[in-house]
Amino acid sequence: MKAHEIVNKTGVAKDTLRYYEKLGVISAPLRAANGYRHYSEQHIKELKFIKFAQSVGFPLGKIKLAIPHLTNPDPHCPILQATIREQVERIDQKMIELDNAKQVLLKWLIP
Amino acid sequence: MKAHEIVNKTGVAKDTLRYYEKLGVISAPLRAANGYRHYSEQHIKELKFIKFAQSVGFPLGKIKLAIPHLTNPDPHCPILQATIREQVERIDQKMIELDNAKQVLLKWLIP
DNA sequence: ATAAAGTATGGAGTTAACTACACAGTCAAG
DNA sequence: CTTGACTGTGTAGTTAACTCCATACTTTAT
Repeated sequence: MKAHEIVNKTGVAKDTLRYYEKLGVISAPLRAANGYRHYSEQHIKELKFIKFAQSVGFPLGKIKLAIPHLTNPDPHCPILQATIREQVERIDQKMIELDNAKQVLLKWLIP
Repeated sequence: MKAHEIVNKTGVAKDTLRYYEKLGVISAPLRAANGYRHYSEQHIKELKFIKFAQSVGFPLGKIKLAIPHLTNPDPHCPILQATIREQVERIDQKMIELDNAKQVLLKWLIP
């Protein structure tokens, strides 16, 4: 699968793919004789996982560490569970902060 | 009031003051003959306002626009009210996103 | 055969809000 | 009077996650 195909299939931009590759977030694609990248279904899985993980607030650094476990994901993996718990806590904390800010703003709002 | 005094009184770092001044977020302080900045009580008010506004999620760009109205704040000012309303909406939207993310994460969490 | 489209590369630019650095002039204390 | 603290300037680095650019090579279409 060449660059434009995986771009179409995943909606991830060409430059972003290169950026992920450079960071080591996705595995480096094989190269054809002319140097062109060839992406596999595995890359689609990885990119979908990245999008999901980003949507729940994980930074690429964390995602990079998680991707190697994708091939054989174990829901009971303690590291995975701890990571999820951490992220839920971060979300809870952020929601508290946002709610505090909202309450302050509402006091200034004339109904 | 010289730099170190306003730093002590507000907790805003020297470099940050210069940064705000460059951005035009705070008014430029008067200068002594030797070039040293002299801050006024007005600057303390501005910096306190900046801290408050940042704590409720406003970016410096928005804060910059609001500061000129600080001298004579009118709670009924329609622009102020609209700005607050916008910010409350942004907060609500962000909270919905965070809650969605949290629900997804909780499904993966083993109790 | 030639032009257009696709791909590759290294590197720089973007955004926000600082933070740090190198170097120079000024001021206060011993 | 000299040492150290304070202040000034311009410039560059930081973080995250891209995004864009110039240039060059390859492939595809006419």
